Amino acid sequence: MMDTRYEPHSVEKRWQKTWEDEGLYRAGAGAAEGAPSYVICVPPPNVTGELHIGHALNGSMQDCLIRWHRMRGFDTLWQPGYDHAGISTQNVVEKQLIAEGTTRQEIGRDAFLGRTWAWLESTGKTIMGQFRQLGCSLDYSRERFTMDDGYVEAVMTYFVRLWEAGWVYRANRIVNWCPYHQTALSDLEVEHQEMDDALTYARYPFADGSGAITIATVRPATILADVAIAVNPDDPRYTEAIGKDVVVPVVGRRVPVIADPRVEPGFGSGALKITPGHDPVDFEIGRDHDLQTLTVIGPDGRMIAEGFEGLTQQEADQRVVDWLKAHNQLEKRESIHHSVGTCERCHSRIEPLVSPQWWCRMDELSRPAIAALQARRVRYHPESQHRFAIESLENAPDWCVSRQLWWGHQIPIWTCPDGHQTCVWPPPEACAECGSGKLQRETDVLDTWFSSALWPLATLGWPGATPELARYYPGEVSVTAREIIRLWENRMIFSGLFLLGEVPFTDVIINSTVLAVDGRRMSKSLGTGIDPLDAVAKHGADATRYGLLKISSTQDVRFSWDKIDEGGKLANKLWNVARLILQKADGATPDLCPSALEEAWIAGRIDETRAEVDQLLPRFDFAHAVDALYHLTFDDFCDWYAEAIKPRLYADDTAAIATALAALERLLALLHPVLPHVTEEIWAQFHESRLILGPWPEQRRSDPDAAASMNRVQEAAQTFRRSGALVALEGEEKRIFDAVVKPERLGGAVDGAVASERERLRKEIARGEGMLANERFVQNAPPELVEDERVKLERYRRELDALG
RNA sequence: GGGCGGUUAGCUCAGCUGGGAGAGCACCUGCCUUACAAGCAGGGGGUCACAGGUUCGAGCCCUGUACCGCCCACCA
Repeated sequence: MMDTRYEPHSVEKRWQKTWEDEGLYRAGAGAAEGAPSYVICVPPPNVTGELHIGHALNGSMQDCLIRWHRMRGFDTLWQPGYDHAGISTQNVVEKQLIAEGTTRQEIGRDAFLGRTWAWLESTGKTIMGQFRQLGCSLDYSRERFTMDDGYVEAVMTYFVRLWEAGWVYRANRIVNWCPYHQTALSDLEVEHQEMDDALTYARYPFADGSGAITIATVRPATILADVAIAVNPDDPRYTEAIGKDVVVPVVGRRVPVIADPRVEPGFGSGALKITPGHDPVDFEIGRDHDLQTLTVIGPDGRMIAEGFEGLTQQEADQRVVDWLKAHNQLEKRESIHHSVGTCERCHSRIEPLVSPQWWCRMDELSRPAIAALQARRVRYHPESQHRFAIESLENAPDWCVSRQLWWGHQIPIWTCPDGHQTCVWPPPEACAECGSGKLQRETDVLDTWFSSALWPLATLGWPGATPELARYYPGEVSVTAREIIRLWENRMIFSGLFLLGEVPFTDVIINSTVLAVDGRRMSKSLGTGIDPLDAVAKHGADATRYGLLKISSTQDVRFSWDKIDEGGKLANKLWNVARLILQKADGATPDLCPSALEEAWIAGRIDETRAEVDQLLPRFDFAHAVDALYHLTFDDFCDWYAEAIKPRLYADDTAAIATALAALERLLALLHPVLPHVTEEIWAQFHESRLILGPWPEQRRSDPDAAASMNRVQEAAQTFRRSGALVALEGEEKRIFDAVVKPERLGGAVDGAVASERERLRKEIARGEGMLANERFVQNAPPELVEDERVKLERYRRELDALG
């Protein structure tokens, strides 16, 4: 017996298990031989991560698309898996080591990697279980990890191909260095944070004793590595200074004053100290002016300058400022608000340091990707992100692919004692040039995103020519967050084009950033985060999915408990209307042969909504699709259709029952991609088959007469409910009106109400008359619009007459 | 400094290629009607940020202003 109130939790758990146990999540489940494929790769979450609201939104969107296609007979594959997440994972394990009083350096690389694997086995990889609790129909049997053996093969092969193309090179450049992780980072992994700092104005005396020049810096400690002073060539204040030498404070080095247009005359004193070793702009200026590069800060962020060894930069700043003060070379200090680069993982202040790294040239890789985007062989949604993606590729700097980490894919470059470098995979026996067998492998690992870029093809077995690769590549859709367009989406596109000559998918949906209820960013430290599994625990997975899809949008959205609650109500409503129908359905067979007016009408409404959903989902407009389904269920199916057939159901009218079952079937099918559990549960009450496999309702012929008649009944109902006045109806229309409105219960006309209804109609009539009296409107507006106004005017006049 | 987006009911938002201002929640009124009180019916509530312009007609198109977000950027 079905309970009065729908209780989602046990139902949802049961169906999640059943679907998976019966193999219905598997790629190709339910699809006929030769069916077209439909593939989405889940953005691989970090192995160390927990499901957050962004995953839940993005998973709900993907599952909605996958289920919709599976029901329509597509050979669907929703590929699950994890990213090894170099820095994050290494971070977690390093913290454990520190807590145990040791370090990764102490235990060594092999032991460290062993620890990391062991930890992942016991604690990592939790998110796929959490996706299951949302009812996400990923093919969990195909779970992949970016460090699996087969995946390593793909990563190594990709690197070797790039090397063979001649695009990989080694260069000693200034990079973003994280002193905590002690590795280089790409620009994209640096987060800029606004902060207040002290701006120190220091006087550098001219070597010839003719006065001094003042510079401004926020990092006095780097004065020790100064190699020049630069001024803008057009700055009249400094025309005479150009070419002279100044003496660097503290260290006493003589350095030149040079002219460079990159100096802003308006900032500080208009003179810039040049420190190529510790500032990216200075590095470029130094390179262009042939200046030497001095280094005074070590990889741990502490000073290595003579006499300053081991000091923190703050301590060194203070020492330098004290020196300036003592020598009367400190002009002033003022406060400055500016932005500072920080590591996106640990938020340490980024140290620009010169270090040798491996780079990948981007021009040749980007070009086909830009062409594909311009030709719209891949489309980003919304459109504004499409333009952004193209611009990002056009402006992409060379990719710093090396990281000084241990957890990751070790770069496949081998060096022999004579310094010959070989880049091959699998590992070589001997040096290709000199035959030496003593090869040393590069110790750096690859940027995590290097392996993520291969996700759509490595998960299908590339570089092997597997049947899966042939069948499922290229895929269709990628759903992801805005901030990884450049880190991930663009890189999958150019990598797919480079390796297989085809884009990995045709549409990239950028999902909203979900903000907290109050509009702030969700964050653990602010305590504004909402755990999606909390929502599941409180309202059920169906309700949570509905709520997330309902708030989804092309712009940032606020989380809303109300919308999740709305989803819960929808599930409950569906449950109850099913109870109404099913209590009379014992043994009956669904049969959609509408004979009565309300039956023809609801069949038409269901079909219209199906058409609407079929139009909205390809546009990835989940919010409107969900809205249409809500109104179909509440307003049309429950409030009108179910009420209209109720007397016939209780009279055991077999035709009414058979048709009601058929209508319910279609309603359940339409709702399934959004509310998979409750719909499958109800479906199972009168089917042996599984709704997850469809069918999706087919198109029917519409019945415009039924729609017009029902419209008339609904207008009569509104008039009666507002005013108590009865509009004359007969036959089917009268029967439905009586069944739904129950006029005998509500009594007769109410004086005041009739008057106000008359007033409303008079206003409408006046408006219509006014418009039609405007000759320019009648002349210029589209004829059908003018005609509509005439028809409406007549109707309002008729209704006013009916009120007497 | 550049780029993108936003400003519509008390709240959160929707409003298509211009053609009667909408939904959900909240609020008020009446209903425990044998599917559902997590329900049903009805109602109140808006200078569509501001100022101009185009048009028979503007929430929507154009110009400008204000405020709020987000992303990018080498102002030391």
